[in-house]
Amino acid sequence: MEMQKTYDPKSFEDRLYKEWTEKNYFRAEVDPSKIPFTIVIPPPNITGQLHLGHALDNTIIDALIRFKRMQGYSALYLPGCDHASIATEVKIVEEMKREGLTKQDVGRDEFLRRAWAWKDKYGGRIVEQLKKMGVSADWSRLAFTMDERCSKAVREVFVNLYEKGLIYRGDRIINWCPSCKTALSDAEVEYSEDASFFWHLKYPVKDSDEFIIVATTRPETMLGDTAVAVNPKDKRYEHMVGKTLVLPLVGREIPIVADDYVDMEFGSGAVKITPAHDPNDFEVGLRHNLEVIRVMNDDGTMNANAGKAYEGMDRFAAREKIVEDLKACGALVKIEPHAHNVGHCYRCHSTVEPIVSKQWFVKMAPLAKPAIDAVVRNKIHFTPERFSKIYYNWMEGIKDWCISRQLWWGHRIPVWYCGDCGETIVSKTDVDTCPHCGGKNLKQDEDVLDTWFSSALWPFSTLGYPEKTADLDYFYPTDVLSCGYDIIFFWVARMIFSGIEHTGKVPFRDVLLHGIVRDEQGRKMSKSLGNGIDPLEVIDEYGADSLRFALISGVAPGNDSRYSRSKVEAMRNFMNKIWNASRFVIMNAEGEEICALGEVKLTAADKWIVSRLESCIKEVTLNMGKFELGIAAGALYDFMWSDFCDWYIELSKSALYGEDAGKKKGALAVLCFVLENALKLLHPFVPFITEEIYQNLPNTSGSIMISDFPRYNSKLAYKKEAKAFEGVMDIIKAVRNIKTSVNCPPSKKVKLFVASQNRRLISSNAAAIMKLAGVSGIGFVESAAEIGERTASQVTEGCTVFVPLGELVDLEKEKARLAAESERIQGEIARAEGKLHNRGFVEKAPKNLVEAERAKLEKFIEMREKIEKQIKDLS
RNA sequence: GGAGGCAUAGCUCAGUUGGUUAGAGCGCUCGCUUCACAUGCGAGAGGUCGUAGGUUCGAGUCCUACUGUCUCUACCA
Repeated sequence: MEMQKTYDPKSFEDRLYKEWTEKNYFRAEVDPSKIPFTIVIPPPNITGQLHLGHALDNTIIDALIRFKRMQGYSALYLPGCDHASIATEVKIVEEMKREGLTKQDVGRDEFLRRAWAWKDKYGGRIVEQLKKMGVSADWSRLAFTMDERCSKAVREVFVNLYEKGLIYRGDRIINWCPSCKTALSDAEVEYSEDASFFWHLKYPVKDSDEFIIVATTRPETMLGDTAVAVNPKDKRYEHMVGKTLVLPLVGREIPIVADDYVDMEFGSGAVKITPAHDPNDFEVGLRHNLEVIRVMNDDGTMNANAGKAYEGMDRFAAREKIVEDLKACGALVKIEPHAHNVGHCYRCHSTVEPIVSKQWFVKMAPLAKPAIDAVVRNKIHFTPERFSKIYYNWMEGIKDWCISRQLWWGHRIPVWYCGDCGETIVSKTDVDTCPHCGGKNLKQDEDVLDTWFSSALWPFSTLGYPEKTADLDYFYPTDVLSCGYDIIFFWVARMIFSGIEHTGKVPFRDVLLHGIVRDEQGRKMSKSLGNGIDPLEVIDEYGADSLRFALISGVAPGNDSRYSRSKVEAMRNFMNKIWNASRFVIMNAEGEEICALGEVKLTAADKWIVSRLESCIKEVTLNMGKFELGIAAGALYDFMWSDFCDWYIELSKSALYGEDAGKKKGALAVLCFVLENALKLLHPFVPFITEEIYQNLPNTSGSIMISDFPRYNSKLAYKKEAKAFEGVMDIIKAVRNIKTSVNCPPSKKVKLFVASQNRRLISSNAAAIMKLAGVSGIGFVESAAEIGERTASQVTEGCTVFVPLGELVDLEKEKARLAAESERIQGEIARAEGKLHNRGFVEKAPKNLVEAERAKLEKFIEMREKIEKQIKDLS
């Protein structure tokens, strides 16, 4: 077939994806004759479309999956989406707002109908985007956190945890978002520093002239104060403990209590205690049996407990009014500027209010312990290793997990309350009769579960848990979990303890973390900055392979990277390079018989490129195994561009266009062999272009994606031969170098003379030298004197090359060039001598290194002598 | 407050258990209509590897301190 001159991904990417799908290549079968290899997708939220972070996720995972599939594993990439409870609900509320509707207007059923419609629309879009990326996911197993299977797992887990006493319901301080009107987990709160104030307040002691000064950053909460605490060791307040204070504005009498929580050094050493609105105060309240008075409604306005003067006011308006009123009654001592970290909702960014509320919690301590152990005992390994420390840090200090959300979109909590007898029924299946009193007056808990509750089960819920399915048995535990380090706590940690608790096995063996893809200036991509990049637009312009290779190359695990257009462009150029190299091979192979490598006689150049290929196979395989995809990709880039294109293809031309039929046959065999293998090595990274070319190669059949990944073959390593051939390459480089230095155009043919011990190697590669260096003929000499013409010369490791250029050679410039070279060599000699004169080095360093150093020294000394001779000959 | 990352060429970054002459892309300079590719070819310039110590025969790589920078985490009223 005729290949286009330039790489045009649009002409084949969609077609090939369709072909792969139709042939069912992505489907992973439960096949006892194969070893399973499983990765579950970090399920994208159905809130919108994919961004570059997803593109990176999926490139890494798809590369690993394709690599393993080619290596003969039953490789499963399990795709799916996350319902993203709060994030999606926020979106739908926004959408309804544009129609002038609220949740309450439409009711729960209609709201959920809209949510499912949203899911169908955006979930479908995400799948299409993943396909554009070339992801080889098993779409027959496409999952959704709220589908029947995952929902069943959620109920199973909830009930089991409840029965084990690991889920409880209680009044605790939680993070409340007054805008989303729901509780949030600790992980869902983002802190940022806001400029604020410390308000110092004076609370008078009852029936006395004494008073206590307390400071607060949230003055409106003083309406709910039920005590003031001091440190029991604090001499200043010793006499006041047990006395009563009169709360300004409110008039409530509150006790002074002693509690270790109070830091004597900080502020006045006295703390106002508001158990309903502060987590620490809540604990103090429990210890001292204090009343819990909530002064705020769920929407952030003040409630009746706040008193008539403030009831109904927004929390921030109330704050201003209260400060004014305190000032008026003389209770405000001073206002001090204070930079304060304020919590914000991670979805809507409203200021979060710590509020006491009745919520469902998961008891974390018993779950955290085995989850820590699993990593300590290396049942799960983090790459990079350092993230295990971050994981420990979080797991060890973990608090109970608030899992109930006052939302509608999500897994409704499987708990029913009997209106007749008050019984609480926790059940895996829907309940309509009270098992205690037989009454029918049952009401299901209104709340839904934290979205991460279901994602925590993802590696096994998607495989069929709690049923004992063949999939679960075969593909679980999964092998690698790859995602950004920003969701270690939200997701990775929770999957680990959930997997261990519910399946008795770790959910995966390796955690591969990648960094954040930032913009060109190193900023995080965000909607507010408008600096987000749509992967689809990049694919449209440059092709999926270019994007994939750009995302993966030059990036180390766990490190942030920057997206830049110029990088994608560079990789598109690389794709074009691959394309054209292949075009060259295919064009030359047209109508020719392609022999297997074993059927032809290999030249030195042939052995060299085969040798380079073998080391590339070794390096790629090794680094894929270590998750060093960036290094593997780099090795391929260099091999393909520098070794194969710049050198071997050029070398092959003299054989291809020459008269010797045997040599031509040999070159064709090698070209096809090397290209085929290189394409296979590249395929996990750039699936489309490699498939398109592979199917057009004369020596292949079928699809590259189900072909065998190349294996290192020591018989083809040709180490000695390759090394020897590099001597020929050095000669070519030397001639080019000389030509450039005397401003001789590359195309102008020159005569070449060589002084060398290895004339056979040079004469057998004469054609290559003449072609690549632009040489008209090669002669052998012992010294420059024999040439009888002015020459420019260069010394290589094995020989000296002379190029007679007559008047073109500027004697002074040539001398200077040789002197500079001599100086460089002299530096090397000094370095090597220094090492070898060091007794410690000679005695302690590995023998091979010492030997290598000796050989180097010898070589450099020889080179120096030759250069000096050249300099002498010139003068 | 606690923890971690990063600091290597003008820019963006690699550098895998310490061991060739520290690499790449982009940019820059010079030269090329060489029969796959100008999305290209050839030849170059450019780095005291943040600072100061230490370990070692040997440090970009390991240790300590410092400086700068980014991030996570906690949330002291």
